[in-house]
Order: sequence, then C-alpha cells, then structure tokens
Amino acid sequence: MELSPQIEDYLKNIYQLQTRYGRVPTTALAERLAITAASVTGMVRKLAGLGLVDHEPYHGVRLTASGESLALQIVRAHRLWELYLVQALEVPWDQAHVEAEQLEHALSQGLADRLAEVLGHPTADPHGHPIPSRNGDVARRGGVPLDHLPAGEAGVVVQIRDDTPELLRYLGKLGIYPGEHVAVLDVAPFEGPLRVQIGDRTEVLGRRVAGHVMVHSEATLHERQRV
Amino acid sequence: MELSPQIEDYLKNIYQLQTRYGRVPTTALAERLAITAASVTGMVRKLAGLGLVDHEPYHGVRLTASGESLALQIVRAHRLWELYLVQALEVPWDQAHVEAEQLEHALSQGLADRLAEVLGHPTADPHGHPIPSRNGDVARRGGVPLDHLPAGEAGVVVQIRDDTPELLRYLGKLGIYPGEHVAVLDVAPFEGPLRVQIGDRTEVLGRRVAGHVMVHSEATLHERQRV
DNA sequence: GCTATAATTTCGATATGCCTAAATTCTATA
DNA sequence: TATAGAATTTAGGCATATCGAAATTATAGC
Repeated sequence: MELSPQIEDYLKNIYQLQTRYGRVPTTALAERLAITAASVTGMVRKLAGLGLVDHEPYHGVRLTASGESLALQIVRAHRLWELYLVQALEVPWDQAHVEAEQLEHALSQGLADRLAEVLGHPTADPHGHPIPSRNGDVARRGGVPLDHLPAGEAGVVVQIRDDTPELLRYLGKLGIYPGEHVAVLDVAPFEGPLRVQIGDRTEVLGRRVAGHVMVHSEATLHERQRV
Repeated sequence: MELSPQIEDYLKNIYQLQTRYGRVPTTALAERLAITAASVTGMVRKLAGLGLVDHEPYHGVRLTASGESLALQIVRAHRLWELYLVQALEVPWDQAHVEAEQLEHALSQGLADRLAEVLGHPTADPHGHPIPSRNGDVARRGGVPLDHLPAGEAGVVVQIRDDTPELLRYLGKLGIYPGEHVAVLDVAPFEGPLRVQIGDRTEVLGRRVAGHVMVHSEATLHERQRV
C-alpha cells in the first residue's frame, strides 16, 4: 500500500498516542500534528474508509491491525534513521529527530533492512525508544522516571521521554544517555532537585528534567558498593 | 525557499534537459515526468510566477539564475545520495537511483554537507555524473561514446549516459564503471559490435550499449603497449 | 503562401489536505 | 437532571497538482 506522507504522519502519531493513552481524541492528534481538529476529523474519516483506523465519532480513534502494522513501519523507519544519523553520520542526537522526520517517508523496505543490517539489528534508537522489527515486534522498554527513585537507589537510563532538542542538548552535556548508570545520591526536601551520580561525576538535576529520564532500577547504591 | 517535491522534480528535470538540449519544450518535460503536457503548462506558469523559469509560451522554458541554483541543489542531493548508497551502504548501483529519487527531497542543506564530507567531497556519482558543489559549481565531465572510438584506441570511462537499471546491471557484470580503462580492439563491419578490452578481459559489446559508455580518449593501444 | 499536422495552451473537473465558522454532541457540575 | 462549556463534527472554501477535451499556435511540405 502506497501512502502519502501525511497519512504516514497520522498513523505514526496515532500509534504513539494510543500506546500511552489508549483511544486517541481528535484534539490530541490535532495538537501533535499542529493542524486543526476539523482537518483531523476529515482525514480520520478517510483513514477509517481505508480500514486503517476505527473511528467512533466523538470518541476518538484507534488503529486497526493493518493500521498499526503500517504505523510500525514508519516508526521503524524514523528510529532507524535517527540511530543511523547519530551513529554513522555523527549528527548530534538533538538534531537527528528533525532530519529523520523527513527521511522516514523516503525509506523503502529494502533500504530499511539494509540500515538495520549495517547497524547490527538494533532494538533501540539514540533516545532509547524501541525500534520495531521488520515484522512489527516492539520491545517494551519501560523504566521509571529518575525522580521516582528514592535517594540511595541506582539504575540504568533506558530512555528519554518526551524529548525536545533543548532537553537533549542539556542531557548530552551532562552525559546522560540510554545505557548510562546513574545513582540518586539525595533528594532535596519539598520536591527539590536531585543530586545524581553519573559515572564518576556528580550533577544536580531539577525534577522537571529528571522526570524525562527513564531508568531501570538496578540496585541500591549501598548494594553496589559491596560488590 | 521551501519547495514542494513536485516543484523540485520540475526544476531538476528542466535542468537536465536544458543542459543537453537548450530551451526545454513542454512536451519533453511532460514525457520525462510522466504527466500530461497540459499539467506541465500549468505548473510552468506557476514556476514563472515564482521567478524560477523563463517561459515563452509555445517556445519552452529555461531556468532563471535562481531556478538553476535551486535545481543544482536537488541534483546535488540526488547524486550525493546515490554515491552514499553505493559506497557506504553497498546498494547495487542500478538500484541507487530509485532510492535517491525519494531521498533527494528529504535532505537538508546541513545533512547534504555532512554526506559530502563523509564521502570526501566527491565530484562525481557512481555513474560518473558530476556532483554540483554546495555553491553550484559543476565540473563538466564530457567524454565521447565508446563506439566513436576507432579500433586500436584506448580510454577511461568517465560516465554512463541515459542509464537504465538493466543497462547498469549489464555493465556492472562486464566490469565497466567510471574510472575503468577500456580499449577498442576492433570493430565489426557494417556498424557491427566492438571487441573491447576491459582490464585483462576481452568482451564483445553491441553498439547500443557502447553508445551509453562515455570515455575520455587516453592513448592508442599501440602507444600504451610501448609504455 | 497555404494547409495539414504537431505542439502547446486553455478550460472545466477531480482528488488531497488543509482552513474557518457554525452546528452538534458530550460531560461535568450545580 | 439540566445546562454551560468543552470537544467534535459538519459545511463551505481554498491551494496544489493532476487530468481530458477543445481551442490555439507553430511548422513543414506542397
């Protein structure tokens, strides 16, 4: 099936919204796509006609099986490009997203497979978001926001959520990437900032920022020291 | 200036036709873009309005300076991708064109420069077509069709002209690439096929095929043997 | 130079994807 | 449970880029 870039964007964004919030309201989609709700209604009716979404008027949309399968191909294309740009072309990770946004619509199945091969069949992009496999399998990566970790607990960064270029540049400067080990040394009272150990350095992180850093709790700092 | 992929395609194709044949008739463009002449007339009027082409009704179009400058950016994007796909991703050269056709519209100035840098600021794509520089300089590569070389003359392949995937696959099998040395051993009478030496092998080439292989005459076979 | 034919343009239509404004439906709260 | 305000859809329009058919202009042969 040959889809317009617009339709591809709809599918991708419906997918991303529904994975987090379930059935997607028209307005949420409209906001993400930066178009009016009226336009979304129109397009969504068309997508329903194509059998790609299930649209209950006034109650949002949800991808059908075939819609989801197509959405996953776009997500795959996007994330493969992001990783490729960062890894092979050394594009700064905060810029990769914008470029990938264009490139994702210009990636054939064959070339996608080639990228995946060159990258060693990766399962996550530079932000830690899972890269769907060719047949649409997605590894859920989960994690909890860093600011939910109690003082003294350690973990591994698994993904950066809701990232913006500015946030990514900041985190990059701090050396906070997926795969890095972090430990919460202490938390200032009254929902205050966190003192965090990253590698051999100590940084102070605001809660807003920490909330975007998803970690897998690994072991308490105490336990790690015993090892 | 932000242009639609369609407009980019018009500019690119006008550029390529006008470099070879001068002022471009509507019909020639229509045929290349696989759309009707009526559609071309409409679009061409629009391009003229944007100051990108000079349109003399009933006498074809020609790019203005700013139109040509934009066209060169597209050609640059296309050829950078082609080379990158072949060299870095090992895509077969007969497939690179189709992929690049899509990717060329999704290449930012910055990423184009990055590709060029990674490739070592190349001046030609895998087919030997010149890659315009960032500021629009194009190295004319010329060459004469291989079948214009008299028997006994040698040369270097500089480019493959009017290539199709089938032709490219065939030439690839014969080991005929830009940069390769070839020598015409003899030519069968009545516009017959050519016996050609390629590296240390000898192949027989039909005239149709040889006509697509552009070479720079280098030295006669006789002279080369003396060296 | 006239005319048949080819090239090109004009004209009216269509599909896509977006918009604004108005109408409708939903939902939370009094 | 009635209703105000929010969410959503409907209705009418617009720009882009395409088409086929008809009209116009160019050109080549007589």
